Amino acid sequence: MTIEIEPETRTRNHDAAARLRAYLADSNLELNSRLPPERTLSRQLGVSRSLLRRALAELEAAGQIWRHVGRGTFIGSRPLESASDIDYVSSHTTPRELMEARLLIEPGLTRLAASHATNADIRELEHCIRKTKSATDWRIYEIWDINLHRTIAAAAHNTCLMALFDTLNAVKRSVVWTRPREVPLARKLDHHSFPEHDAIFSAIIERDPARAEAAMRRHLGSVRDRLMKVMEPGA
Amino acid sequence: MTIEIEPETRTRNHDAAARLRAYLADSNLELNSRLPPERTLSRQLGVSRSLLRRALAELEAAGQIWRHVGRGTFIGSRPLESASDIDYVSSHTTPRELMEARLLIEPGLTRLAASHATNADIRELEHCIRKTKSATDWRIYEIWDINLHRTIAAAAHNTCLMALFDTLNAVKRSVVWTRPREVPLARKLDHHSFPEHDAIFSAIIERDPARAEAAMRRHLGSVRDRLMKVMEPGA
DNA sequence: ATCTCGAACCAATTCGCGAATGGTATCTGT
DNA sequence: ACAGATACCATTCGCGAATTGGTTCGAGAT
Repeated sequence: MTIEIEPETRTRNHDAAARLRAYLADSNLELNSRLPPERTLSRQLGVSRSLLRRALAELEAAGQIWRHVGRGTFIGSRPLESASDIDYVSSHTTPRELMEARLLIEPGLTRLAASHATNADIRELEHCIRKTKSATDWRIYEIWDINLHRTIAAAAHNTCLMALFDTLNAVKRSVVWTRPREVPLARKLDHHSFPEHDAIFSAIIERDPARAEAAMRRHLGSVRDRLMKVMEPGA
Repeated sequence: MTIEIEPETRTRNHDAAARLRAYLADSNLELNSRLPPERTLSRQLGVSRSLLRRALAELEAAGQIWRHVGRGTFIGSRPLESASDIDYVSSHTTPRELMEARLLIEPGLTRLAASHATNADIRELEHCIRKTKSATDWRIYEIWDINLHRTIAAAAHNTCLMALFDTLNAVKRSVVWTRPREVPLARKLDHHSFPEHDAIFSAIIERDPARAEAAMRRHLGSVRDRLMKVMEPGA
């Protein structure tokens, strides 16, 4: 009875949430845009800050908005900050997963490289390949092998993909290479890779994207197979 | 002849470089430490700023120091900054490049999802798809569309790839969507995507990696085409 | 008793402005 | 022609004030 004739107090919190939703619907705000500060908004909507905050909390729980002290309240879901935390990712990534990721990224990257590589890129590639072949130390070889793969990625001329590749490389550097038993630390030079690198290189200079992609996929496949043979001799 | 009797003017620049090197040798500065501002240093060494700058330029070319406007001059080699700094990458990535990256990553991710998805993953996917279809506001639609793509990525069950996908998403959120003219801010719902999403979903639940990959590639291709039509109406 | 409102306060963040800094142009004198 | 001095520019840094979400407390209403 009395509940009907007192809309002010009855469902104030529902009312606040409703008004807030109405406001959000009216002002068609883009994703990630900031909405007015709580004090302002509470005045605009004629709702006390307490109730407004309760309504905002609901929306936040529903994942529609996110809030940060000193910054404001924003539309959408909270930007992830631990995603590109290399340490976390590395500690949760197995060599098996890493190779899976490389096999997903690098062949496509090589395809783009074959399309977009400049003459300067190609000179750089040739230099890296020459260095891998003249390396006498395994460590030197690895440095130039990494350089080669990175140069291929750079030749794709896509800033965004380059960033992804660098992230991948960072993970690769710090992944724990758990090995079942003692794997020789002084590994021997990887002669298998020479013809594979050559195949990739020639496909790039001949501007043959499909062949470049296939060559890289074959190369990474054999790298993975050799790696798996060392890591999991049984499997 | 005269050149011999005027040491002040003859090799002033050599002298400046020499004094600078002597200064650096004396004050044993750590790597990455900042040395005094040019104006101060020129007074300390009794060398004009012009010549000091020439000497500094030599050292910079030799990779001994690096300089940055407003920051100072530092010992060592310039720290690389293009590595996975979201802000930097976003400001150097065009929507065109972003779609190229998505087309490279997501189809392969979808292939893996079809192989590795659990029943829980599939329930989550179904939920996302239902939400996109029931969305009345494009903002809500966009949120669930992003959720859908992210759930597909998660279903691949590869921590490393998930990190890459999240990085890609972070770039996507903050890329500048420069549009040639007024693009409708209140975008309309993207009905084209419904059958495409369905095709991806059904390929995943039927554990058909190849078809899942193809469906995602087709989906992203059409998204890119629609985007390009808006961004570059001429091209 | 319970809830709401307003006010005050807290800690994190942003903003604004002046100073500092490397880079560049210009004029002067030799 | 070239060094020196000066002024100016664009970027960055430092610091204090203002802003903003989060929290507490007490008065007042129901």
